[in-house]
Amino acid sequence: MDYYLENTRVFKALGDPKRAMIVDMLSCGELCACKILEKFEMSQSTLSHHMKLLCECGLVKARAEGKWTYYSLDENTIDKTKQFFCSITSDKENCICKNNKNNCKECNEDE
Amino acid sequence: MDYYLENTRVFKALGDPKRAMIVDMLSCGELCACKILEKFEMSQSTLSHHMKLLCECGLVKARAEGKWTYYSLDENTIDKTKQFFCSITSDKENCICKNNKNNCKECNEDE
DNA sequence: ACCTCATATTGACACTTTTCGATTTGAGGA
DNA sequence: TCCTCAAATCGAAAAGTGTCAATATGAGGT
Repeated sequence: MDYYLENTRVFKALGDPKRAMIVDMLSCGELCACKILEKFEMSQSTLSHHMKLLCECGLVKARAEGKWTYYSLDENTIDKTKQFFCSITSDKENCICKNNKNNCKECNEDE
Repeated sequence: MDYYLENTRVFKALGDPKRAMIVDMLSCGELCACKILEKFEMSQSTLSHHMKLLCECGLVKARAEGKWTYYSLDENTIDKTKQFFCSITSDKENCICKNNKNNCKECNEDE
């Protein structure tokens, strides 16, 4: 159950369209909060709250530099989450994620 | 934005650990509601509510047969969601989902 | 026609989430 | 030291979610 709880936190974070858009923006590289804010009609405190959620689930990393905070995706969490998604949606006895019959890189790498 | 809204509905549904467990159970094959209920400490009405959410986002299909309702995963939605997840977490200018440099089946099939 | 069983719906409650404006923190420049 | 600016935190309001007991629906068997 803890296994599910930990992984579903990422899905919960991605369950909001605005947060999914933020992740999409970050997928092309690190951005500071103010650059993200420019793209949305949302108050600064609301964005800060969304970024906190994205960081807490492990999907996003924050890096402080002077007055600014730069955000970027955490590839490790992304890989883990892809694997989790593949796992819960694939047959366990004849699992495409285990017997290598498919060629999904994400499902097969890392343990 | 509608693009994000539609796809994030699936993540929202998977954002609950119990619903993720239900999906995991269904990945090994079709099950009727009573079989799912056996595995959880949850009232019948609560399960019914969770199944409704899973169906509404397209992840699960319901099939009525006599008194029973059988649930199964919708592979189409699963594929679409994997693709969406790959898309929002990959660099768009040099995207692993577009230039086929990786071998993720899910990312490359379907348009 | 009636009863039973599986499932869905309703209504209610506590809890969580989203959002904002206001305030605080903390770094850098004048 | 003081001001400014970026970001975080606080407090509050509104909306949404998870849960249950009770009730409704609807199929099959007697």
